[in-house]
Amino acid sequence: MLDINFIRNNPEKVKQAIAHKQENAASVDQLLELDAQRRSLIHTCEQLKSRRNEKSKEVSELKKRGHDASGIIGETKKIGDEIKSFEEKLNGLEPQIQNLLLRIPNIPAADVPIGKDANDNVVVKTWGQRKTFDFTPLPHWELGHMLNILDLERSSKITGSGFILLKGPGAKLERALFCFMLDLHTREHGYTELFPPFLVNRTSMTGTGQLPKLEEDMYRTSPDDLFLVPTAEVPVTNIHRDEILPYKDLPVYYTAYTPCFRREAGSYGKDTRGIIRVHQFNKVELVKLVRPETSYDELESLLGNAEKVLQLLGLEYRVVKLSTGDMSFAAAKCYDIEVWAPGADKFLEVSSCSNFEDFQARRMNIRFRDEDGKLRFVHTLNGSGLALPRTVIAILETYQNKDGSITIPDVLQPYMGGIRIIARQG
RNA sequence: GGAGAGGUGGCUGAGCGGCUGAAAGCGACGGUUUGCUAAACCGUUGUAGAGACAAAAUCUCUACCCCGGGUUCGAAUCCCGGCCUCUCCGCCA
Repeated sequence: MLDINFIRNNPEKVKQAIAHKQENAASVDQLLELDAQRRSLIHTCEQLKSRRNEKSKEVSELKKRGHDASGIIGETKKIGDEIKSFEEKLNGLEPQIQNLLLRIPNIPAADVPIGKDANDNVVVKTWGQRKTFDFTPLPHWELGHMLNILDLERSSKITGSGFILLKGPGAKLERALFCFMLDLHTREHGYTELFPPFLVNRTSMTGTGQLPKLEEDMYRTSPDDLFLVPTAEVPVTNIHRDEILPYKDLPVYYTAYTPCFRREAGSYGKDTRGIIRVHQFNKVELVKLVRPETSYDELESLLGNAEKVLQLLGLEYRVVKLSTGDMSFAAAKCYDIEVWAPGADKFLEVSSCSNFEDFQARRMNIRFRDEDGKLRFVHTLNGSGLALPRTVIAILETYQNKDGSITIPDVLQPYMGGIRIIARQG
């Protein structure tokens, strides 16, 4: 959420941001019009209330001295009725304004490339060497099926398409990966490990910006109106909602493993093969709450923390700076990390590292007291570190051998209980 | 799921229709004293919104004692609904 004051003073900047982000956002003009109405109503209301307070005091004085106050009481009652009618108008207006405000996207940072969509993203880094094979590398869905570690037929039976059943060493690989990632981020990168709830309420979903815009894409439970988390970002960032953090506590670094649930409404028919796009997947998330002055440096180090996972796994990847058109609603700046999948023959997004500046913090009312004792909003950041299925894809496809077996990368071996190679069973 | 108790400022905790933005204590900050530390003493110590000012400083007003409604000239205080916390009982991984 942007500061209404900022919108008032910079309507053109906001409109430009909406255009650059290709957002179907709320109308700035309509918002400002309602905002003006609101302020004028508040003004009248407060003047009336001031009058009422004075009169009430008079009543009190009169009564104390044993005089009759019925005249003033009648008068004051009338003021009260007036106030009520203005307040009703105000109460009608405020949710409308709030709703519009929640539908205005964040402003892209100055160094974000302006563009229409993913085609205008800029590759800022590549890492690792393209693996060469003396045979044709297979896609992960064939490897998984052959090795009997990925059973998509049965998971469809259990739930439906887009859900995964991992078996034996496949399941162990999944567990090894998120354990490895959590250990890396807590031991080497200074993050505090958390294990948050997997269901969150509507307020939390609104705080991080999934609602109201993306309700279609979320799994919602009835009758409790709770949502399955689409990312650990939601429960973790909301930990400090409505809190004032001491200056000395910043920056705060959290990491958490959670499953993530996404309906992927609107992307039917995309990435249908294998486990590139699924409704439930595991992810280790990195979240930071920081001082505003440091947030762009913190974004770079967060990105580095996520990259480290791929470097240690020895997987080729590239870092892409997203253009305005491809960036999410709440982000001011965002890097994607894409890992190379030789079997699928393409780069797959495994992490999205974003700085939201104070956009989420304002929604969630997360503040800190700076050195001068003034209250300010923190800046929030997050990034995957990393999303698991696509990392698994890259591992299977990169480390496949001619006979279809998979060599486990060195850093994962301690987590694999002695398994060095996943080979065909029986 | 059943029964009860309760939610007040950074914290503890009083108030239970007007004199209360809220006692007292603790903490924090500033000062005096002190060779330093401690102690003692004095002072300060909420947030948000609207308006005034070109703007900052500042000033005025309004609101906020979990949230939302109601009663009343007037609500932290009374009534109703919700949320949350705690205790006891039942059930259960």
